[in-house]
Amino acid sequence: MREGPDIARIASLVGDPARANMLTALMGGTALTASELALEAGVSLPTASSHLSKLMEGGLLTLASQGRHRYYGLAGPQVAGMIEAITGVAAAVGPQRVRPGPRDAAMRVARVCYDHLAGEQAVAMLDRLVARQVLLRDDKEIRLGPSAASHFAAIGIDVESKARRPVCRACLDWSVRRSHLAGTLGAAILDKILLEKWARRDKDSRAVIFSPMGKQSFERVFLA
Amino acid sequence: MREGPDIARIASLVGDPARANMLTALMGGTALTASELALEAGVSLPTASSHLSKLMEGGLLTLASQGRHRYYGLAGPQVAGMIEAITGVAAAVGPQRVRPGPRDAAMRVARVCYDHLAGEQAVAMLDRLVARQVLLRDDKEIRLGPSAASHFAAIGIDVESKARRPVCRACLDWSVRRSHLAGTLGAAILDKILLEKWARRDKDSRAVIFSPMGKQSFERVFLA
DNA sequence: TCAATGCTTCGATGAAGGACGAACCATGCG
DNA sequence: CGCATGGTTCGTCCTTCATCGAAGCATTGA
Repeated sequence: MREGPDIARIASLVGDPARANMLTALMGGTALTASELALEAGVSLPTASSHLSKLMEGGLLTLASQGRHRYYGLAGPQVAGMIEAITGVAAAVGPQRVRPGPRDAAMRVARVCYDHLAGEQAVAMLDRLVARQVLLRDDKEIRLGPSAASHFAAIGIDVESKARRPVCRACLDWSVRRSHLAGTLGAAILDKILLEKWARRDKDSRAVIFSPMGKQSFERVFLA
Repeated sequence: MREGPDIARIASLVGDPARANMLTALMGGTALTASELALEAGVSLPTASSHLSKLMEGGLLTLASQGRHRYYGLAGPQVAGMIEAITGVAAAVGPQRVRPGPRDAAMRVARVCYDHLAGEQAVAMLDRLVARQVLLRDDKEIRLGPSAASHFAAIGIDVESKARRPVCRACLDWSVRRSHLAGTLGAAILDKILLEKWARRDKDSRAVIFSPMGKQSFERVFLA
């Protein structure tokens, strides 16, 4: 008999299909209302409400009340990382999907993971940044290299973080099975990509779709 | 309604307390038998067997059959990473540990782990045996040192093992979070402790309670 | 070949919890 | 106000699944 952090409690929260769908939907990074989440999960409103209160009690969600709307969002990057890790295992062992539809292909290329970019593009970007020693990766940790500040300043990103949250963090990519960049820097890069309109978010999935021009710009800046 | 990797299926596997305990026990990296895992999880053998087959079907475990023993281990680093991630969230979200009662205190000091001693005393013992080079520990493995045979013979323990089971094995201690000694040698030492009446087993827990005299003898022999 | 050990399967039981309809609060709007 | 809309709570039904004893299978040792 073991004691310690109650991992079964947390895992069982994710272990219900309705709740898992809700959490997956929230991986897009935007907070959603109870009705939207009920729709995503495919359950009635009372059922969704019950699930949401359980997720709240478990500390996996945050709640922002605005008027008569209640916006639920993931409690933080740590929770997002956990979902990503579980997704990775599920994808690896899962009953191989019938056939990857077009949306899935787009998801593999690039998608939003909470507040940063994930997918092949994101993994390639991190690889390149490490190869150029802008970032340094040892074991599981990622740190800024000596040239990082100037490098990112040149493209309009400030790597100084006032927040308590780490600037760099590795996040395991479920499609590529290798790490991509999370943390405030990862978030800032995604911001820039969307701000510059190099890519847009798909309306009803986590996919991030690059325009032909935007892809070139992204590759020039991050994959050169 | 979302589609994609079935994350609920994987999470619900971890979401049962018995299975979560088993997976946590396997995080030490060493494969364990069904009986050992049943003890760790605090369930009967049939129940454990049922859980194990579910974990196998879910792809979270690997199985190595050796004679009539079946060693279960984590399926890979990706699974271990997922457990880590869940543990991290659980620790961050639920710092409310149960208050340790008197029985728990005794359990922390010394308890039975399958067939050998665990707890602070056991961890201290292994540390001392390694410091004196009676045993050699490299990485995760423990081997007999050159003086081991004579050392243990002097206190009436034969380290020659006819069984296929390893003489020494590391077992991660949940209270101290460091390894203690398992294997046939660990079992033989526990046998001696109980045989010499240095300690007795608590009637309805795994705790092992040393008598004042017994504690002195134990420390003289193993912690000197 | 027989007995012991390790583990799995079967069958029955019981408890946990997910589902939804109806009723109930809260906010916003005319 | 009164009404519509977004959410939650309550009560009840019902499925799921964890649990264990007993029996069965497989391997090893004598």
